[in-house]
Amino acid sequence: MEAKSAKLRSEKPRNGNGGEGRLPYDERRAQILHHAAEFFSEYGLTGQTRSLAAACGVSQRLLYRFFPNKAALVREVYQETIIGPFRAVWLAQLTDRSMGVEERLNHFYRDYFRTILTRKWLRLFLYSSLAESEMAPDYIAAIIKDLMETITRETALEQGVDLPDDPDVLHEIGWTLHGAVSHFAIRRHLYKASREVPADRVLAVQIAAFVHGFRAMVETAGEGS
Amino acid sequence: MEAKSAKLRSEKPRNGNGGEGRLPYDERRAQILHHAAEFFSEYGLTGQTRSLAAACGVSQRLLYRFFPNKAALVREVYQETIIGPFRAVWLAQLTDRSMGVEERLNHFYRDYFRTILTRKWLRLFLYSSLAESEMAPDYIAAIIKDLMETITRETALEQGVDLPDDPDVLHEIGWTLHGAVSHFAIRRHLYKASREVPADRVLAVQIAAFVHGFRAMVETAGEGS
DNA sequence: GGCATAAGTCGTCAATTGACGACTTGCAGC
DNA sequence: GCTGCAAGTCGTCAATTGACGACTTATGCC
Repeated sequence: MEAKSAKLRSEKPRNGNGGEGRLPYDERRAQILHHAAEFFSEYGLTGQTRSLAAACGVSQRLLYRFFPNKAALVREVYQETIIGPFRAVWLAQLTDRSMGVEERLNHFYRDYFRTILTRKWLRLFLYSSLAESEMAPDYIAAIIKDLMETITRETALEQGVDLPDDPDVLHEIGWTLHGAVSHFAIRRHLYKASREVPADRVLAVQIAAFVHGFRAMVETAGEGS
Repeated sequence: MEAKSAKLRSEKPRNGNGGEGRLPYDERRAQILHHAAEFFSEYGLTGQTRSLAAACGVSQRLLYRFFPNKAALVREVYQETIIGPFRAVWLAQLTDRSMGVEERLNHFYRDYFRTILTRKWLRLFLYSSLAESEMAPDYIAAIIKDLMETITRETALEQGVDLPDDPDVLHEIGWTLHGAVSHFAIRRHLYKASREVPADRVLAVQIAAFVHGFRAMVETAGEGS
């Protein structure tokens, strides 16, 4: 029965998938990873391999040529999409004392907001945090801790404020700003709210509260000791 | 073959379920809703009805005596667990001018943090936000808007600061504090971080930044107009 | 004590879903 | 032009999962 095969062929002008022909191993693998990041970010880590394959314009079976199982695929997406961008977090500009702290913070958070706190990153991060997959939070946690410490110390230095000894309190002071910014991103990308005021302006306001409320924060933090 | 039935009976001292006998309709329904809130909060809205039934100590079939399908059950859990507590949000104390704004904010956010921003509430809220089920965000959004406006106006009044006309900017100013607090709750309950410093102290620090950075925030917000 | 009725369970169905063996097809090198 | 191998698909399997018809059992009431 070649007829059926021939007929099928005639319906697909060139090949079975979306629009590009066969790809070498590495390219196809990269393309799948790219689509998978988008896909799992939107539909969650429980998204089905068949839908993902369809989104890639590829048969479901093909996924298993590149990844031993779904969990491995998800793990790699996480590494590439969540951990990957974090490597690029740049602390140097935060200690560049030729600028004032407020200006430095504005530069940094505009960058951070646009690079890291994207819809894709946030949704994927939240999905995996909720699933407690605990894929690699330590690496990110360590970087953020550094970040909180740098921001707090630089601000204290500029303002001649004595910081408390407890490093945890110090981190929480930094988190006041970082949390406000992160939640702003969650509002925008998850709840689809807080979209009227331009992002840069919102960030500037949040940074102003941090910088100009800094001394009061440190004093308040010291009261309970 | 009564024998088999009799033998089975002897293995379960009293009845087929966990430990309580048969319950009247309303009680059983309430009990299922209670377990379901816990269950979906932990395992997500895709959690399986069989596991839920097991957690309730009840057969899976019984769930369908109370709810036409899983979606309806989830919807009711959401109403009860997410929307329900929000009705109780108390704005009166925020306008009680016999106290200073900073003290009022401390009272309010201690309450809010403990009542609303629980692990159960947050996880459920995030799961449903991610799923875009859009179950009833408008109601909550409206209350929060009120809240942001009240907080901002009360602070401005106390400090004799002129607020900008744009109501969206006004809300964003309030969100600086509310976002910092919300993200603190997410860190605690979701990421299991930020647990070293007592919650009340962290809240006090965040409120201090808001109150003492308020004038600078408003000035920064007004610059771009 | 027996019976009506609500409370509760059993077993099963169809659809979904991750996984994979067996097959087909395009293309590079001769 | 043909052949060998990598790229890609088909069809299927077993487990899972929402849903539900048919049945069983406890309990209050006479």
